[in-house]
Amino acid sequence: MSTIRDVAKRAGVAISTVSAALNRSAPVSEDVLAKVEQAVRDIGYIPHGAAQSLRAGQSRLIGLVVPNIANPHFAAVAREVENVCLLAGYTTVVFSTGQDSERESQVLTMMRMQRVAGLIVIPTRSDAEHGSHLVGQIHVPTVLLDMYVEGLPYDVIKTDNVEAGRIATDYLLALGHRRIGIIVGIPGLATSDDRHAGYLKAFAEHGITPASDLAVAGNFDQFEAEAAATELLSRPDRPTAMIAISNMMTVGMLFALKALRLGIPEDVSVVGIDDLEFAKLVNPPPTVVATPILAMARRAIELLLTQIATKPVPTGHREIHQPTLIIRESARPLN
Amino acid sequence: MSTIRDVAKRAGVAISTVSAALNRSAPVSEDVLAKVEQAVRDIGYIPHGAAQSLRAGQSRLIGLVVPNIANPHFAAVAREVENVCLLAGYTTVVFSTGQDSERESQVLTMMRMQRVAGLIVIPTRSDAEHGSHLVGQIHVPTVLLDMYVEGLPYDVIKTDNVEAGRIATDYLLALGHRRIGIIVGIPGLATSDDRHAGYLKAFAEHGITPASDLAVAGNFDQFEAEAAATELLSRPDRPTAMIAISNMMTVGMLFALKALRLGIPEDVSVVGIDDLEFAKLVNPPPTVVATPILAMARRAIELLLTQIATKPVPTGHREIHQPTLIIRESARPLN
DNA sequence: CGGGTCTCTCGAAACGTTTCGTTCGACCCG
DNA sequence: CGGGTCGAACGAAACGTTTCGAGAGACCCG
Repeated sequence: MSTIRDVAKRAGVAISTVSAALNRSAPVSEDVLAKVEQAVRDIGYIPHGAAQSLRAGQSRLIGLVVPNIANPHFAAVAREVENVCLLAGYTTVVFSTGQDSERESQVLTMMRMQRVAGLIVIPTRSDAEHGSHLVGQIHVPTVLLDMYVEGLPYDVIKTDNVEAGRIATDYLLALGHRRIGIIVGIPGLATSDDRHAGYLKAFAEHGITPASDLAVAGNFDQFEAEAAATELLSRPDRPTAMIAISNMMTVGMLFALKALRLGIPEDVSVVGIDDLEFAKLVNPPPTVVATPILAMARRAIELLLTQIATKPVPTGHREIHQPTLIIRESARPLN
Repeated sequence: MSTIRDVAKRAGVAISTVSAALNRSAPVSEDVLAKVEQAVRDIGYIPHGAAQSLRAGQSRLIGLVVPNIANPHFAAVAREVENVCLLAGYTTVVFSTGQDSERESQVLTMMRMQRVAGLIVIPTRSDAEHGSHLVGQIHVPTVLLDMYVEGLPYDVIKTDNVEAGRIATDYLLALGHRRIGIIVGIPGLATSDDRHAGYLKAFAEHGITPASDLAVAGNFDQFEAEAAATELLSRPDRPTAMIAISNMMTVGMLFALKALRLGIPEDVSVVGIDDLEFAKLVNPPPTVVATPILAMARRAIELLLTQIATKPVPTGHREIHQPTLIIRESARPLN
């Protein structure tokens, strides 16, 4: 592999001149520029990223930390981030935490080792303790996506999760449902708690208090959600409607209903939170509360890049996007 | 950020001793080791990846180049690769080519700049010209996934694509179908051509030659496939059965049928190639020829890591995995 | 014609590692 | 007691950049 020294030799100029020419970081005469560019082409020179990073003190790497890259929701984020990064000359490095805060630590260590220029993180937990733990680990420009962690100085891009839960629940309440089961994610996690809070808020607005045993935990996992839904739907006083607060848990819930041979929406009305990619192929197409994930991802990476460019104090900028109800065919009025 | 020099100072030893202790690359006495480890913990030292890369001549980065990370098929690959990489102390960098060979070049340049230790690539094209172009760009251990490119020295892990096409087609032929439409991907691309060849082979085995206008191109894209399928299904002599040779094109085809209000399988029988993630939720659940993508991804990364470890001559090792027919409910006997 | 300014080019230092040859001391054995 | 061996620690060089101060001409103006 050729180095800048080879380019310099071939162009007949000094190394520093080549650097100046390539980076336009100092004035260089026309013909020297031409000679350098020719030499670069001749020997196929490609700068050594690691050397640049070493010298610069930071790399042109952007780290993306998501719960699970195989989840279409997060894969979409990755695609968006990657796209913008490429345009800006950054390279994306991706890691999944598997919702495991120990693995999250491990992953962040890798990111630190790479001296990433910035980080987009969807955290695994949202309590203050975990927050301070994160702050101890992250010293680069960072944007938190989807999830608010208490007392962190980073920018946050998120959905109004309370509203998402409220909208879903209100829709079912308006249809006359009262026994509405909800599959929450991981108690203590803001995304889960907020959406659950929205559920309770909608009930409160209708002057009702739902039975607390209508909420079961699905751990943001398809199969755990399926098990939880199965249990809930097997009770003698089965709910007339169900909400699942994440895409994978919605899938699990749908499988549970299918296995129990319960008709949607004849036997049970159903609303999911987060849209499903191929929702319209599902039978029946599920009504969901969708979050503008692509727009959020784009904002996150934009914000991150400007933050990197301007080296500001952490702003703690918070941006909250509104969810929207997409009515399809999985819910109907009670009787 | 602290350096190895700080660790050395705090532990009261030489820099080289710290390095030896941390990497176990030379004998170090018990108490020095303890002192070093304590110092590392005290100041929270994390090695500078770029410096290591510079010194070592290669990074601990593995590059993954896929058509589109947002496609669940490739996202699954990414998850698998990332997982194994983390265990082995490598970091994954991901890029999508968008099936665009110019963007592929751009992406490979980024990878080269990062001096990745190895590369897993799903190429955008498979002709020899493109092959030599690739070879000019790639000088690191590489495993080609899913796609064979003519005359390349890299290891290849792929599916028996001819067989995949043949199985799908044979299944429909056995059900009595004769007018079988096929949505191919990008003509000239091996994955597409091979699967199409399997289609023709199945017909040949039955002693039939299908009309050539039964094959339409969907460019591996959901929406183009939908358009192509719509056109094909709107003809007066509409096919009685359809095959789509990739997951996204299968989705597009299903949407086309839905929009045309054609019943599956009453009006048209359907088989896809590549399994759909939530296939069982789709109505009706589609019969598909599945490829063992996870196993292939795991083999690819394993192969790559051993190749990196042993610095061998390129073996040109080729590994072909067999597809399997998963019969669900989207096809039925003709009449 | 001399001094000052401006433009372009150059050389050297520094970024944080690992490696390799050297040194130092302890220990063993003749 | 002295020479040899061995283990452990050390120092310096090198990896490929960028940056910064300095030098060298060219040019202008008084």
